[in-house]
Amino acid sequence: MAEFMTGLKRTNYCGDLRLSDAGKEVTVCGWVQRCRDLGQLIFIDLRDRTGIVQLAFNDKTDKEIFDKAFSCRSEFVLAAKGVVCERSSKNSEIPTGDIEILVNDLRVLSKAQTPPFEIVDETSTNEELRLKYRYLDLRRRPLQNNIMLRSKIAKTARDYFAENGFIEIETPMMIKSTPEGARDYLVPSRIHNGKFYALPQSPQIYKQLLMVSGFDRYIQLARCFRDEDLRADRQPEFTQIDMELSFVDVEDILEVNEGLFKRLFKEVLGEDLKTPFERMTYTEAMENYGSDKPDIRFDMKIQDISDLVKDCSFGVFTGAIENGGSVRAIVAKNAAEVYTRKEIDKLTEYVKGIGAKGLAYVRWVDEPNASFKKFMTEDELGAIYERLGAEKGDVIFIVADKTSVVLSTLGALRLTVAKRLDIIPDEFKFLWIVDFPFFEYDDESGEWIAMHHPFTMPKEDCLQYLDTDPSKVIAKAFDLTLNGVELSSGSMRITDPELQQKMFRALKLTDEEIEAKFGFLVEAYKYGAPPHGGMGIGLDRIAMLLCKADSLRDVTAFPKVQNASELMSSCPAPVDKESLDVLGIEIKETSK
RNA sequence: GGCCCGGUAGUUCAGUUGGUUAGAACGCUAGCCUGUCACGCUAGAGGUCGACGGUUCGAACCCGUUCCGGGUCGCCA
Repeated sequence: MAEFMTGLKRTNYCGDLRLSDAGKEVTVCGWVQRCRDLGQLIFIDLRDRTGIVQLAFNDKTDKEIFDKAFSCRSEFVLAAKGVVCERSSKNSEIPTGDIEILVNDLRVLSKAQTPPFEIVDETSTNEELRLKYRYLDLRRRPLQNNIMLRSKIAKTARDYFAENGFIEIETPMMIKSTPEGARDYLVPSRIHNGKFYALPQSPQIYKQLLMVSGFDRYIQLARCFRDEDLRADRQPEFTQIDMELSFVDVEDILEVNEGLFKRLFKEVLGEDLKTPFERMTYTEAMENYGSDKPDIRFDMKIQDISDLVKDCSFGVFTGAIENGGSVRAIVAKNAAEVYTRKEIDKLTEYVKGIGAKGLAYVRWVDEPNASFKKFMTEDELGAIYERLGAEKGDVIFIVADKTSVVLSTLGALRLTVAKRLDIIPDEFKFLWIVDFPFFEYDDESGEWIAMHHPFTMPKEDCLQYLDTDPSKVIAKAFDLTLNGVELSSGSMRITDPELQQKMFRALKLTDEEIEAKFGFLVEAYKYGAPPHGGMGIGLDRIAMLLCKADSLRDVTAFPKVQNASELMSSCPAPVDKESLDVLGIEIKETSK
């Protein structure tokens, strides 16, 4: 039978006790980390979320309490009252190592089965098992620290925005499905048979309406949902620090958010963050880094060598150029030893897997050895090395193809190579990506489609191109990236109903579609709307980066795995026929 | 949906060319031990080799299918 806390009340957390507490009578509560039974002497390490304190039981301990201590096992839950004493032999490894508690009252509040894995800081237990017993994994200090750090980020963000005049407003979780972009999670309605709510992918439309209502500055820590495939940095449900401001332009939004990150770094990490952040246009980012979220902690920029090879006899290069593509390269400094022929072959396989047709290279050990040297003159080769600034010890990687493929391939290769060479410094590099194009060309349909949601404001001086040359239209849209991770996305919104109509037409939406999807929003903007814009910042991703974690799972209390299920509760799960009948839903078996 | 990686005691792993009773460490159980702190010493228990099928005299090992987990591409306005 478990015992009760009757007559005891916790006075201190385990990890807080120090030598200055010596002589005090305290009561601590927690889980048994480890027992050390030396015969006539027993030590128990008691753990709570603040740390560990040693309980001591010796010949002066009451026999009954000593026997109780003897029966304790790992993960039992105890309450212990006793006197804080200076240790005869101290442990410099832990903050409470100078003291121990000589116990005079002990309650076993709960016994515990042997856990399926040991609750220790450093574990090699595979994640699948830990996720199945997530409540045990969450006892481990690294995860507890991550979750507490995340809480501090959320609290700091709330404080910061409140102090800057923002109003926290909750928007609905059950909303109308607008099947644009990501897939919605649908919620069937019992009252309206055959109709569905959707869970929000973001509070986008509602926060814009709040601006129309005059709330002026809005903030919400908003739960968002997307029914898409997962990644290490992508969960189907996530939290956004969502904000919107009125009577502002792009600069004001960037500034207020730089202030947020400055504050976060100060309060959460105790670091001074330099603002303003660097900025780069979308075009620069793509040209130099092959990515709209470049990691600028290291250089290795992509360089165009099309003009140097356009007349060579290597068909792969000239063919790409003739088809309107290009030939571009990155130089991996001092990589010739790491990238042996065999390693380069592996990279070739890798780039084929992401869309490139192949990988040309120059491996410069003693002499530059180009995979394509028989197609080129010495002069042509020399010009390439000079342009790229390549030297002995370097490896050059070259891709020739459609320019979009060249850039995305070299962008991915740049990251892979840098990680392999271990040349990425351990620091935080924020970067604003600005001047996104409004449209992107879709190869499949052969049409220009919106790169952002259809309420994004184009730059004033590009409005003339809306009907004539979509490729020239720049959006008032911006992303914030940190170390190659997209942290947030934002834009100014269209408030002019006429312009909005024009945008919808440019996107080839019919009047019926507009009315069905966004009718209420279009209507709202007819009643007087302030200029406004805002952004949503991925709270989970910030937490991941500040914790230096590799996956969102490490900063989410109860995460989903790659197939979007949750291993602990086995969700999603089937429901019984009655529940479906009430909703008028019948399950159609899909073939696998 | 494509590609790559993984699955052997509770846990982390080893397991030779397919060959007798599948091993180690940690954990667990019991005993001894008065200053440990990853305590130490002694003994013990513990296995559907992810699942199914095939090849073989014989399969943890070879082949096929499948399930589960991870990474990634597609996807994520």
